[in-house]
Amino acid sequence: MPEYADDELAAHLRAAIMRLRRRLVQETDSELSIPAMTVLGLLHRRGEQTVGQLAAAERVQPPSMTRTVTCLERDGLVARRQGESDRRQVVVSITEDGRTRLAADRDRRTEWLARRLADLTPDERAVLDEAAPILEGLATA
Amino acid sequence: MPEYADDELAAHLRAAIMRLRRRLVQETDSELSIPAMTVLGLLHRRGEQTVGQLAAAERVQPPSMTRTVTCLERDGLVARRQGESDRRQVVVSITEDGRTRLAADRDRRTEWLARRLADLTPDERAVLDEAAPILEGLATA
DNA sequence: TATTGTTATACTCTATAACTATA
DNA sequence: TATAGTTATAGAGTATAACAATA
Repeated sequence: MPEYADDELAAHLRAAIMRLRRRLVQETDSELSIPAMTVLGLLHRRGEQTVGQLAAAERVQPPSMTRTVTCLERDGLVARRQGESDRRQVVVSITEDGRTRLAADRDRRTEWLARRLADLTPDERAVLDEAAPILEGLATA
Repeated sequence: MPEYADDELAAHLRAAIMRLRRRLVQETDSELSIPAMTVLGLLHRRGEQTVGQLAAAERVQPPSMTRTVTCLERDGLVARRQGESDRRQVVVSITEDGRTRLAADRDRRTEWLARRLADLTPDERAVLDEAAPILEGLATA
């Protein structure tokens, strides 16, 4: 039987997301901000992307992405170059330093959550394993 | 078979939480801020609480909760009063206006998510129904 | 003219530090 | 002294508006 009435699932899920997000931010010990880390991850998985593509993928406005990319470039973790076919575009790529930092940081950043997950029962972990791609789908629908 | 390797579940879950939270903030059309709405919900469910209890429940520092409560009081949605046994404490309670606003806002605020949930298959909804309390547990563990 | 990205500016939520008042 | 809450201040992440360069 379902845990919540239909109307309540959305409310409870929303509350859980908000609290868990704050917890993830608080418990994280990393030199990389969350947006920076996320962009590095995107570039690692998808290869080089324009600022516009990155902004769309993360659903932020272009100025927010410009800011994140500027920080990453200053730290030598990504490189900017002018688009070839369309010279208005700015193509962003991850550097070797970026990949190194990504790997190191990914571990630290997910450590708290990974420990919490390890405390769950196998059944609970299985539920979250199924839930993760569904949540991801909700975010990008 | 699991969707993700052990190490990857935490990383994917974290990314999904971050994106979904931003989406929830963006798609929300409401007069109440998210912290304000959450505090009203707490007072509704638990009855009156001290500022310290509210801060602990939401895992924010006392000054952050003071700020939220001050906004809510200015709008007449909660009332403050001095604690009886310990006069350093401030007891916060929800007003009738607060309950009315909470009900109206809860619908608006969860509307986007509720619509998204309605688009899922029954199986997917069932997974999230099981996942919600587990996520809540992670946030407060 | 329309679009890509940047700069300038402001807002929201959060935190830490210092303070007030009670205990 | 120690604790509950507030005030003052700062920082991170986001947005909108105005601008530059290119299509």
